[in-house]
Amino acid sequence: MARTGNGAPRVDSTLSKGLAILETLSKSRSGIGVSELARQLELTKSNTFRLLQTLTVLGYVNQQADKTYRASLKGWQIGRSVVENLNLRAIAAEMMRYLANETGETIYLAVRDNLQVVYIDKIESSKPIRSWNPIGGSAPLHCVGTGKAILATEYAELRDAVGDRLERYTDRTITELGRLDDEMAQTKARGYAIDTGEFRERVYSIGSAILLPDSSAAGALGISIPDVNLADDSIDRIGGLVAHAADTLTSRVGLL
Amino acid sequence: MARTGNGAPRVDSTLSKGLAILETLSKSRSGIGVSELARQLELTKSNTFRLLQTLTVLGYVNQQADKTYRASLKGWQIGRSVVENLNLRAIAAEMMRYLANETGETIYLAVRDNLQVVYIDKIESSKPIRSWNPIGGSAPLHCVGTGKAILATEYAELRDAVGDRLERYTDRTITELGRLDDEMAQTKARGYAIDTGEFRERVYSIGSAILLPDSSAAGALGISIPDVNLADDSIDRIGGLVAHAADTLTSRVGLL
DNA sequence: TTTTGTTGTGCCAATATCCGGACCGTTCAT
DNA sequence: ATGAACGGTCCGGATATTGGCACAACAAAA
Repeated sequence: MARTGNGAPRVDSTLSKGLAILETLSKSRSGIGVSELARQLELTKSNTFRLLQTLTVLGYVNQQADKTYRASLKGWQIGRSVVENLNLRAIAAEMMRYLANETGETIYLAVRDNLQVVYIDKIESSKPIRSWNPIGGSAPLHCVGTGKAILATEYAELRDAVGDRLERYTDRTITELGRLDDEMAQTKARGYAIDTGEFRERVYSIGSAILLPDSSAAGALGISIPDVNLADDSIDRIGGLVAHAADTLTSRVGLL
Repeated sequence: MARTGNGAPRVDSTLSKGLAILETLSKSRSGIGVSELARQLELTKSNTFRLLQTLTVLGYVNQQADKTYRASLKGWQIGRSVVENLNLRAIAAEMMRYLANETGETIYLAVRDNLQVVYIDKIESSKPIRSWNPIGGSAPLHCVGTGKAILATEYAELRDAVGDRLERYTDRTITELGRLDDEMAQTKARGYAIDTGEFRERVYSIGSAILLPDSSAAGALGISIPDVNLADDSIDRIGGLVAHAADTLTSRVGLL
């Protein structure tokens, strides 16, 4: 059938600018003043000022004593209710604990957001070398364990979208669609995905998807391991553990 | 209609509506369709549709297979960085100074990191005996004042995790889960936590949690006192001071 | 089948809305 | 003093945003 996409999607500039401001403010530790903000976002001062006014009235932004602006906790509350409505975290907590005890490595819980994974929970490694990847951080689907696991389960829908943009991060990153096809097939068969340092140099990761009843991916469990901690046969063993944990969660999600 | 004259703050309606949509979506567990959304917010269907389009392009909203819309995790990521950049140190500085003046003892500001507290700021005691515990240092949750205060407010989530590993540091350390349960209940009721030398021999500490609007702990204020400095009734008095200071900070964080 | 509701989505003229540049009052260095 | 940078204000005019309308797809009733 003919796609409906004839014209470029229309974007409200006001809304777009307003959100850009909010985003910028949220990333700044101290407040930012009107002029500074206008410069950073390449907007006029008046425009910026009016948008800030609006955001202030709506409670998303507060003005401090020194006249600079800061993001308020309202944005945070909104974000919080987003994840609350996917209570994956609560469901996965026990299994993550289990994996952490069993392996001592860093455990991640990730969900897909467009063509990325976003980490919504983690348990730090107990071993001296830790891989730093904060909650709220994100990574490309085609590189990391959790991402590849999710990608594999939804490859039919995502292949085309992801195929254009196989960005390289290390010399092991898969950047050819053909190779990705193979890899996804193997991943599906194996039940878990392996990343051999394809996003961060010398950091391996393994992931397995948590499925919803319609077999789409709700998210993925993952484990991240510095290559120095890896014995030869570790991957099989750990992969099995991760896959088992994810399967358990899948069935648990099923009875919601 | 609304007056737009004398110094009344000007509010961009587009931005306002867009954020309202985002807010509404974030609160819904399943997705919401265009018409439904338009009805709830008393907007035109076309207007709603266009705003949804922009939100989608900007990545704040995703459209699902059944055509309904859901808030994406982008909003959550923003909120996340708000709290991360929430400069507790700056906010707490004044109160810490106050406690230091009032008591002359060492004052700590701590946040939770997994099953530990990490000290992110302190004011040294003015008295000759000082307890050395550097900024950046850490202590187990179940032993020290700040840790126990935080643990008490998030006990439901943390009990199991901490229960396995009640490591002993002194002969007063709580190592039985049952006793910890009681202690946490008391702590909650009292409003502040007491450590009677459970981490370092002969070093008492008192802590009280600073809360975010959802009642999770952003961190804790604490005070550390060598037992030789302690009069009989000191704990009550100091506990009250610390709890009051922490409460003040809680409300101050609330209006961010 | 036809009818009668829903949906989500595209289009367009009209105008309310938002934009930008000039402008003001302060606060700093110089 | 002087000038530059700041936050904040104002206002006329361009245009981006709006709301009504149309339409396809679908579902349920007739």
